[in-house]
Amino acid sequence: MFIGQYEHAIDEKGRVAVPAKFRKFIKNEAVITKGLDGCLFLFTAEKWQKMAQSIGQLPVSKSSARLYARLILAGASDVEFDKQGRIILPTYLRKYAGIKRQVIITGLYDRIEIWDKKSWVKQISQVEGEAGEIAEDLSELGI
Amino acid sequence: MFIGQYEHAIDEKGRVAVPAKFRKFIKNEAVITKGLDGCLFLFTAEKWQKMAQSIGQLPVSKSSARLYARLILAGASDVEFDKQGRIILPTYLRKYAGIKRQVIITGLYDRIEIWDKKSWVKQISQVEGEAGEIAEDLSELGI
DNA sequence: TTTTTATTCACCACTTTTCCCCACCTTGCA
DNA sequence: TGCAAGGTGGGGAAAAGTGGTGAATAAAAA
Repeated sequence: MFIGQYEHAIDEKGRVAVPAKFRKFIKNEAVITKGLDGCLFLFTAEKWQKMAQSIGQLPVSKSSARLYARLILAGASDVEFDKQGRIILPTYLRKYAGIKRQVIITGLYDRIEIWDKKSWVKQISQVEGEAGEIAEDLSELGI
Repeated sequence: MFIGQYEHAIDEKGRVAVPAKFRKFIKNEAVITKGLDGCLFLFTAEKWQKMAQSIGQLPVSKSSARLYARLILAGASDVEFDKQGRIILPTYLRKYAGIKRQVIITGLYDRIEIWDKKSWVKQISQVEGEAGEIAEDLSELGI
């Protein structure tokens, strides 16, 4: 599915090109929403369907479930692609992710994450330092 | 499977030839990603499939799972071979591994490692010096 | 209700990058 | 010494990404 990372520019109208390799797996319908760690999540329509359902079924009594639902569900917006394969990022989402001009678009198997370049660099440089420990952790999972 | 060591050159377009002996085991699809100790890992599509799936299925709600996914999945790129048996190394991976011009390509049974020549030399000379201690360490693993 | 202004959307055009193909060079082997 | 296979380099066509213009729609003001 979605793997790899791409750097694209966003224009004044809030348009970003989704990498062609990702577009192949999306049939013209997708949903974008607030993500975790300061990025945006982009899902295919099918995946979104499942997610929304399972989030909706979380117990209302649990406060963390309510918060999570508000973040993901209330922050969502469905997007369409123009002829050039671009989507428009709503202003409130750009603000949420602190997106200025250069964005990093990454594939994480069944979701796409959209980052402001600075946040991404910060995030990934932190992780790369711990790569060894992460690998050892992973070996416990039988990978 | 993959064994042996080869030295190849990378051109301005980021292309490297994969040794013919390795290519025999890969049916035109492979995945390259960030490795450990500053090298890159190249896996066959089948091997990768298993790894990616188990990472992709980790819960999104767990922060360490998100970090793993970003390192491994977003750091990956699927590669195809051109008629000459070359693959293109994405810029971000070249940067990660500090790859300049001469690269060392080594086979490690079920994965291939790609090193910048300097890093390789450094790595190997270190290993040779500490071979005894490393062997001691390994004995704990029952080897 | 009409006019003006602003915003959105579809389309077009340019630039850059990627991909594909061909040709050459080197090495190893017959 | 000739041939074949593997590796390296480059040029041209196609695709991907970026920026902009104008029409259509909606909103605001007169």
